[in-house]
Amino acid sequence: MATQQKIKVFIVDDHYMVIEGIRSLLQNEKNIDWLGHASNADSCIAFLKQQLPDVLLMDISMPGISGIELCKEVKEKYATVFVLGLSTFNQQSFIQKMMDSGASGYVLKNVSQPELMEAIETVAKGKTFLSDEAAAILKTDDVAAAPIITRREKEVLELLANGLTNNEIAQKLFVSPTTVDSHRKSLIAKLNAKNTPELIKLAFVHKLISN
Amino acid sequence: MATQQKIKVFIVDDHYMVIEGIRSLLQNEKNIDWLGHASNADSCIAFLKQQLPDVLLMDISMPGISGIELCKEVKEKYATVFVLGLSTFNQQSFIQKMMDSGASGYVLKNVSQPELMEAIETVAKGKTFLSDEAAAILKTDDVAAAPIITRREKEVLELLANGLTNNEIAQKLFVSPTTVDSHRKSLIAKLNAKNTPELIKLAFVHKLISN
DNA sequence: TAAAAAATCATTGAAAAAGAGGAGGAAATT
DNA sequence: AATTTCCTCCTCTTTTTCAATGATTTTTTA
Repeated sequence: MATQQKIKVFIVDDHYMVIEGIRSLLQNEKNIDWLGHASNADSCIAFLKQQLPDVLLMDISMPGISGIELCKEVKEKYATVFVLGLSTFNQQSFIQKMMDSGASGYVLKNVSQPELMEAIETVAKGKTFLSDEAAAILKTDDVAAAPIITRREKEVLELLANGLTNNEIAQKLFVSPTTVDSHRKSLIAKLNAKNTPELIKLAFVHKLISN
Repeated sequence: MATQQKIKVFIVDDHYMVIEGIRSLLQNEKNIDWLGHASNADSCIAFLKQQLPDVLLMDISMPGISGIELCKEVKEKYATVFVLGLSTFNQQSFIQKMMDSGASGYVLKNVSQPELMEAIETVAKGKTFLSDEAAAILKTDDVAAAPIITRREKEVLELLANGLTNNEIAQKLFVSPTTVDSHRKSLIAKLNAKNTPELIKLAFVHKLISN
């Protein structure tokens, strides 16, 4: 019966050629009911108010609302819609966030036709599908989980990244320079860095600071 | 006559769905002669030995040889082939490098069908085509242009980011610590940083280091 | 090939950070 | 209520960086 029932598929992606590409990959699949596409989060949400797909293919990097936020919103409102993340990036943090936001799967945009079909069918059953690359990345990189830093530490971290010295940060935060120093030291310890420059690098790697 | 002669198009991209998407966008164009595709630089080079397209659509971020290097190579060997860069990224550094490598144009992967056709036709005539976004980025961002650092400076920068001190870097590179120090100083000067931690931050901002 | 840029090395003194250790009070969590 | 975590502050020594110049040799580029 599951094989008789067509899988309703909708896609959100701001890249026309990706939409076209997927449509092309799926057009001859009798098992697929192509509902259409949206090119941004808003029109996706608008569409969902009218009709619910079984599987929602979603680009994680879109202008405006990111795929991660959209995924979260969709899963809150429509728990029956299974989200399959779609991305060029095979970065552990992205994949992790997407899965944490309730996605049922994640495939890279270089998937082959059979793999895409497998992903859609798996996800439609409520199971989880991760492309080989994505799964490998999730495994290898979860050792280097982002450390938890405190509010104060984050403040200090950002000021350090902006080139302020302990003393300057102390003045700015109205605390003793030694206090700032101990915050920096605990940051160095938490991120397992050798010194401040490496701390800044690791902070970027762990996305603790961005710009 | 130019309108009579079909434009021979070939594409290199490691994303199947992008290839499919572009094929789909171009399949009804009578003006286009679709030669086929390659999914990596090597097979692209192999193809060019047999047949030369007028326009070569090229993803800039491919595994192995990057689009930038491939573009350079193609233009050296086959100057008559016009390269149209294709990317998800609208970063000034990428666009700049692609154009510097001899590309005739650059479009983002969210191009519409008409814009893509315009790009291909423009490039086929030997002219330059930049998508609106790409052109805008090239203009706006050249103020905050990424500083040019030397090979040696990059080496030092990366080791600094990994928490090595001047002395440790000196040992690793078999030079004097003062040499390393002067490289670091010139990096600090070039990136306009106050100290090493800020240098690392700015290096990330300018994409001089990534991980 | 001439000029410019990069890579190399050096001195010196002041400033800053790393490393190690301890410690008390406030706030949040269990 | 008890415990853990956070924020705060301290001392002391060693190591590293910063700043300001100057200079030689190699490499690249015009």
